[in-house]
Amino acid sequence: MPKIPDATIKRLSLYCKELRVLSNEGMEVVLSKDLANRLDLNPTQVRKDLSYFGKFGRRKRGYDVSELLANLSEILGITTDNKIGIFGLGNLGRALLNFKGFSVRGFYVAALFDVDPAKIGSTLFGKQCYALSDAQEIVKKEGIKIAVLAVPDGAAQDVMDVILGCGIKSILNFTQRHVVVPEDVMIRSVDFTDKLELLAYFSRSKSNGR
Amino acid sequence: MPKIPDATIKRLSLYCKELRVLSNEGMEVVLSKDLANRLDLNPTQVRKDLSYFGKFGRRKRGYDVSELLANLSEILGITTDNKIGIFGLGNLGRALLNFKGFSVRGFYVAALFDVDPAKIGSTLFGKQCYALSDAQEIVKKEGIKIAVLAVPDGAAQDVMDVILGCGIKSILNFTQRHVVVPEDVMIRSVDFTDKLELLAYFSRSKSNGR
DNA sequence: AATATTATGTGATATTATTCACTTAATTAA
DNA sequence: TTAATTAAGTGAATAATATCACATAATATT
Ligand SMILES: NC(=O)c1ccc[n+]([C@@H]2O[C@H](COP(=O)([O-])OP(=O)(O)OC[C@H]3O[C@@H](n4cnc5c(N)ncnc54)[C@H](O)[C@@H]3O)[C@@H](O)[C@H]2O)c1
Ligand SMILES: NC(=O)c1ccc[n+]([C@@H]2O[C@H](COP(=O)([O-])OP(=O)(O)OC[C@H]3O[C@@H](n4cnc5c(N)ncnc54)[C@H](O)[C@@H]3O)[C@@H](O)[C@H]2O)c1
Repeated sequence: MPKIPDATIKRLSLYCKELRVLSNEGMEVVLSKDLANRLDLNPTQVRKDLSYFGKFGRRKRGYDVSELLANLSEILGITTDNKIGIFGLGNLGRALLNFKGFSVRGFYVAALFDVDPAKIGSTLFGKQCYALSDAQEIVKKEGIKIAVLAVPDGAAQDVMDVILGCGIKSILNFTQRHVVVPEDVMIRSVDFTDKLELLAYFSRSKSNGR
Repeated sequence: MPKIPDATIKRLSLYCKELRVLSNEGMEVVLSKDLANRLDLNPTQVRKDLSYFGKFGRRKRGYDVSELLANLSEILGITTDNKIGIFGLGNLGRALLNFKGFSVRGFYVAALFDVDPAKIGSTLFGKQCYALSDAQEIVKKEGIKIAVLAVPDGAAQDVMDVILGCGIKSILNFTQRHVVVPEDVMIRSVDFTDKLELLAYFSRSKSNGR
């Protein structure tokens, strides 16, 4: 099997997202050209990306939207519910809790964790909030595989260590800190400020990108 | 001047972020090797990236943290206050409003825009909220250069058009929709679900990445 | 003061990603 | 039924990015 480029994997979820929109719009078939246009990509890129995983299209016709979406979802592992735990229920954590986009894509918030006594033991938007000390037990019980880190920057590494102690190997980090994790753990950081800086840079240099 | 790689620009804000942490930790000097380690990059990469903009280091000594931070901030255009307007003050918009990370990096939320009559005219966390129809006037008056789009997905393109009508050319998009913009406008989309899907993919394929 | 050491800066090289140019299969029209 | 057309699929070429290997300069050591 030829090694699949990282860049390709990153685009798969982009394709999924657009296919969901197309599906909502009632489109049954899409051409690589159209999909590419909607995402500002090259049509060849779309076809090449897909070709790493199989032949999903029909010549002279295009790709069946729901079929391709199902295939890509399968590839990305978002067919079965992926359970996530949110660590830190401040402004951001609570906004995430309300975010409808998770369930649409097969993610389920299974438990919340915080240090604030006012939150521990209570139910926030229908989800139970636990103390950090209970994390190991709850994570195992609920089968949580992904952690969302939304605690204050200063607590990032400490809470990260608790998460690692639970055996979780996939982390989505919202803090502004770079946290240290072992080799076999995958961490992705979300940082809009980076993007804002980019916007500032480009708006100054009159250059353009995407 | 040799063309600066896009990938390099993207890493500049990463360097800034880590330099701020180092600065807080009281470090005065940092080696390309250490900076690279902390960000899971190759030391040569760090040096090469910086070399596009000048010679900031001292051989046998390393880089002066605050000096390099100042230089990179200058390059990224985050020395002068960049004024941003937030469009959509729901769960996410309000969380962003509370986010301290913006001001740290020279971004200032100058105005808020929504369609909800309950919000229009009121003050949210010290910031004035306006109707969309007032956007053009306020954007001009306040000198807003960057828009944050945090309205429901269905309203994304409509509100985008209002933003474009205000003459704003830099947009940070939080909606799950791909919005269409002219050539000379730069839009960056934030999507954690993409990253979650990646995490799900990698945790399944036992592979690892960053 | 001379020599060894260390870390930056950078041209050359290797790797990775994207696009081109073409082949193939399916469909439509003649 | 045959020819023309269209769009997927893909090896090869090109472009972009990352790494290597080393020259250079600053500091430390003898
Ligand atoms: N608000 C935003 O829009 C936003 C945007 C980007 C990034 N962030 C980042 O997300 C993180 C959280 O931001 P926020 O605005 O939600 O902060 P916040 O202060 O509103 O909330 C932090 C929450 O974490 C809890 N907490 C503190 N220490 C903890 C610990 N050791 N273990 C578990 N929980 C703990 C607190 O009780 C609180 O509920 C920060 O790192 C921030 O930089 C926030
Ligand atoms: N909540 C999250 O953590 C989260 C995370 C990622 C992405 N998002 C995305 O961000 C967007 C907003 O999410 P949310 O949870 O804040 O939604 P929300 O429903 O809580 O808030 C939406 C806000 O936009 C306002 N609004 C509606 N139509 C408008 C219009 N035409 N012009 C201006 N304002 C308008 C509403 O009055 C409301 O204040 C959505 O696209 C969502 O998918 C949210």
